[in-house]
Amino acid sequence: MVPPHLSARHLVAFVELAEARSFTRAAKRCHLSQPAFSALIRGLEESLGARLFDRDTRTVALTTEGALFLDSARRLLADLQHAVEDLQDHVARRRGRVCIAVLPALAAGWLPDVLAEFRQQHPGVAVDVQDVLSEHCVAHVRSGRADFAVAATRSSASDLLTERFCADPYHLVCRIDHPLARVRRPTLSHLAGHPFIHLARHSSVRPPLEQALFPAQLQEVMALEQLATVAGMVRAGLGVTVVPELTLFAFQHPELQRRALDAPGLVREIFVVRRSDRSLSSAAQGLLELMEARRPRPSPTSRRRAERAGLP
Amino acid sequence: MVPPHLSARHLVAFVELAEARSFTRAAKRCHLSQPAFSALIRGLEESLGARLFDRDTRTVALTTEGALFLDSARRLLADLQHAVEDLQDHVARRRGRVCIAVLPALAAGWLPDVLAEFRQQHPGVAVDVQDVLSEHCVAHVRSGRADFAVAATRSSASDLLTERFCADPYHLVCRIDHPLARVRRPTLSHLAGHPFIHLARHSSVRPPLEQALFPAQLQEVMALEQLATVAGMVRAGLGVTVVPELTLFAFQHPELQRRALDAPGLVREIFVVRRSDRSLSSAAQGLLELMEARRPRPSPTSRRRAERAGLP
DNA sequence: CACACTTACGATATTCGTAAGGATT
DNA sequence: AATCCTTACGAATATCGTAAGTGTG
Repeated sequence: MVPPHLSARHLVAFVELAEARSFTRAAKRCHLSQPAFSALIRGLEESLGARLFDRDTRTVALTTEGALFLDSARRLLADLQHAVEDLQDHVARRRGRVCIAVLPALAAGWLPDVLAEFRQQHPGVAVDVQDVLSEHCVAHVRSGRADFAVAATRSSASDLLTERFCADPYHLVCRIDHPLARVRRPTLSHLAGHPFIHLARHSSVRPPLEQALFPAQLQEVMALEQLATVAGMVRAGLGVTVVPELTLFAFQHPELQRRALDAPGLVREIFVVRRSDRSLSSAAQGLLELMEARRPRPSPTSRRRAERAGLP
Repeated sequence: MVPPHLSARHLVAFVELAEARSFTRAAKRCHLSQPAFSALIRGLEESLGARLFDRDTRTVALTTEGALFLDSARRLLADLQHAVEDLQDHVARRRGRVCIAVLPALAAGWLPDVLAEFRQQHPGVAVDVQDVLSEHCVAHVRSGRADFAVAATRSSASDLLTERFCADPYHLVCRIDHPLARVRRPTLSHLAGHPFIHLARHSSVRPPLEQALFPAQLQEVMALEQLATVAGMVRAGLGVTVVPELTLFAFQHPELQRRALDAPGLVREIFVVRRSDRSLSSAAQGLLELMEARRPRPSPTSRRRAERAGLP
């Protein structure tokens, strides 16, 4: 149906010849010898089944049908160029869209600087962020609404690829005038008997805590959805709490004391989750690489304690 | 700028592979061996500078950028196909437009049957007819408003090509009860002394008459623009007239007598006029060929007299 | 005879199909 | 083991540039 042999070169040569009205000049503009150019045009005419030019030995002029095709050829070339440039813009990350799903704590505390850097590098790439709880992050990836997720859920499903991203060690938070505020190196056993403020059960903060705190007799005062609310309750003296380091941005308050917990087993792990059946777009790949380069590092104290625990 | 090597085949192969999601199946649909097809896709990816497919040994899937380009490729192929078909439709005379300029007499008497036949052969080709006087016919061709003209003017200008089309011998027309109606073989000298009705001076009927009638003492009654008016005047007995054979359709009336004039030098010649710097469109070429095949032939009487005059 | 397009022809590149290789289910 | 894509390689095909041919002003 469509002449398979027809190439962009044919169209370019045709337009050049129509404009130059001379095989010699058009051949030069196409960086071809004149006979090669002549053969090119002949090949085009044959594959189209139409004479496009009247060539006298002295003049070259479009036929009526050639003039008709000239418009088409110009339009086709412009469309082709547009399509190719659009594709290359996406590959080069000059344009595009990345959709990611990120835990609210990371989205608020760590992500903004990373995204600022990414947007500076690739101002044409739009970024959609779904700042939702871990399970929802994974659901977004699975349904295709997100290119990848940074979440605390490790999915064992075969349609998803899970890769460890970073560790998020826990910290104690209490009022600065609370008795625990003066403990230099608090452990889980220090928490016994103190009123404790939890995050909601479906938060990814809970599972590691649940496992580690089982032995300690906690006096649970309440469970809340939002970190800011927990911070407010602790500041009001209603209790203490234990939260992962990456949420500490919500507890930056002069009346609050934050200390790394000396509890080697108590770590929330953060994963990157993506679909196993499709590769990342160039822009998504770029964002993921930047995220990995800017991967959050645990505080020096937490790191030292983790190392010490790992040695023996 | 645009990858010159990119051909329609690449786009077809790309779309086929995107749909088949299998190199083997897509290769078959393109009538290629699977390795050749593989190389084709690789070449496309290289010339675009973008990976279009993720190929596992087990699955083939579009990359994000490939999915983007799929829309473009489909659109480009459809546009290309449309452009090529449009061109071929014009070449095959399934579509198009022919603009011709034809002397009013021929346009009314001879042309209709020719055009009816042409329209039956090529119902998709529109025909514009300018039925105007000879000089206007030529002007239309020169300005490009007509593809060619059938007129009585021979142009010597180098931008026009003039080719003899047919001869148009003159006939005497008078009332059936007029004395000349009984003359079997009227000549110019028979006209002397009879009131004569002329066509207007700018009509192409006049110049040959002017030359031939100089010796005869004509009693000119009036000069008119339209053949039908001349016919009316003759029928009313105001005079006789002499007109070319191709205008006789206007004198078909039971009260009018028509006789071929025995005046060998008195002939209006009809020409086909076209531009020398551009070729005819396929449709125009077709119409011209049909016209030449249906070229008007002088009546047997006129022909016999012309032959007899040509022998000695 | 000078200019411009076409044809001829040998050299170089591309593209093809067959056959072998490698990876995954 | 079967399937599917890639690599290897010799053969067929296309394309290129130089040089000669042809027709026109």
